[in-house]
Amino acid sequence: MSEELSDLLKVRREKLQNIRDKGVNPYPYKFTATAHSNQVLENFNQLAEGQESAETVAIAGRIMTKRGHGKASFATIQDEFGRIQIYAKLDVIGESQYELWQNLDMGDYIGVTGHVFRTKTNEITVRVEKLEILSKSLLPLPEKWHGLQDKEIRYRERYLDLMVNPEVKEVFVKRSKIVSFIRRFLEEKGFLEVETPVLHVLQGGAAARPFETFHDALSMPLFMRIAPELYLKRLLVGGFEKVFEMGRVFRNEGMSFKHNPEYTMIEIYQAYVDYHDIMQLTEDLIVHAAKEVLGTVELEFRGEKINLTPPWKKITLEDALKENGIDIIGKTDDQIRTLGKEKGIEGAKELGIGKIINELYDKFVEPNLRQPTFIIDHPLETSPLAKKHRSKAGKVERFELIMAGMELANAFSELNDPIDQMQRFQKQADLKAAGDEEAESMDEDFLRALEYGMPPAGGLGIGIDRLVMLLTNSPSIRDVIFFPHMRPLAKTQPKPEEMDTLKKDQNESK
RNA sequence: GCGCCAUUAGCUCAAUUGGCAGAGCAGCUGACUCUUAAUCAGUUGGUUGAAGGUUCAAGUCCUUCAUGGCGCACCA
Repeated sequence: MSEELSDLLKVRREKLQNIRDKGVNPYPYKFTATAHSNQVLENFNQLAEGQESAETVAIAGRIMTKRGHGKASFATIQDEFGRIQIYAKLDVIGESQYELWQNLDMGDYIGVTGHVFRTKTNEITVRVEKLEILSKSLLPLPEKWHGLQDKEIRYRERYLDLMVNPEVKEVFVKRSKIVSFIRRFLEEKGFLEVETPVLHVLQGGAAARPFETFHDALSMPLFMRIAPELYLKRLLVGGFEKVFEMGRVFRNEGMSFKHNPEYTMIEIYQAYVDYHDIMQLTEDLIVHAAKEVLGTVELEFRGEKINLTPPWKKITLEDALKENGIDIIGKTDDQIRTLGKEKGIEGAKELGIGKIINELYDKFVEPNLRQPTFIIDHPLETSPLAKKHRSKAGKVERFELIMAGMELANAFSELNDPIDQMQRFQKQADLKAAGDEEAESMDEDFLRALEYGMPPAGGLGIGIDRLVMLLTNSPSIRDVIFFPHMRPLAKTQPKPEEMDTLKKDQNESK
């Protein structure tokens, strides 16, 4: 394979040498452009055919197509904002520069300076009067018409995907705008963006299996965070009233179109409000984000129409179950256990009653929720950080936001009764002892913080990647993450020597 | 983790019942000073994902493995 490839590679390397032989540096240090492709197209749109701009422009970009005509040539160059045609003519640039031109390939970066004109076929074009190579490309680009289709290469070599598939860039530009909008929206409401540890000593803030790592100097295991929740609540204890953190969390679980091992979550905490207020905030934030970035609240996702027009449906988890043919209202624990078994919930005998209800919900309700819906008032047992419901026994004040069958957000009236919290942790500890890998750790320092007193508060977590999926009609989470996790290819794995060196370091520190 | 499908030239794809592994783009050579999937003429390029097996003969059938996609399971 490398034998054959070397044919294509050899030619490019020969051209590189040709350029050097002419005394030209194929990798120079800078180029000062006066405009981007889109600006040139706009600014000179009024030029008539054959007419030429009074001033010259300087633009830089990557050569994407090249059409030679002997002593003249057309090419298209691409910059961050689009493509523009350029025209190089022997008469104009002279023999030496035209020789350089002939050593250029698709993929090379160049800078060109010249007047702008409109061709006979009506295209705004930059006449090359001065040509500079800015970077020689040594690898061939994918096919110019079909582009790059292979999903594996698109994910592994995202840089290539971005080069040749313009719609990919659009998705990530939108992602950036959504993230930026969320920050602005919250800051305007007086929220403060904060940062808390990513390396955790304890597992907490959510039900998930963590990644484990090791601190050599302290000689202790650490966990990559599964949620920032417990640190953000400590900030409420410290006196901040409105905080948020947007950042990466890590969960050691399966991968799918809606799961990546590391993903971006925003958590928002506000003192003196309850989960009803947070529901309103969630709705406002997402509706405004859609309007800002898409200009509409009517989405299409995976071929399905999703309408974000408020107000969104609110329904208790029990009522939602009932709507889907599973009536647990007024039933005893034993009756629910039997129902779970009938409905094919595995281990319905041993599982806690809350867990069974959750599984029934996951299986029979969530997939059917297509339009934005707040599912509220979950069982206490599976919500160890949420405050008990003010009027419903055995429930907490919690909501999950579901769209297109996907959980997008999770929130509660935050539990601030330290004694209740301690008892909930104790129950989690029992579950952990019984083998539940997702159960939370007893966090003594967090309990001490609560004992000093945390104001009543509402808290919210939103999965940013999933929100971006919905707002950009991206069918997979991998389409909204630049470099989604992939199994490494053999040649990209760490070398054995490297691993040996790392292990040696670890042993010496012990 | 389980099931189904895919893997052929740098890229996009063909190859009939198991019977000589092909095309377009890209590349190279030549022609061409307003083309735009430029055009025209010629031309290079293959361990068919890897390893075994069946067969006179394997891209094609069988086994194992690798990577990916899509479902399911688990989760957010």
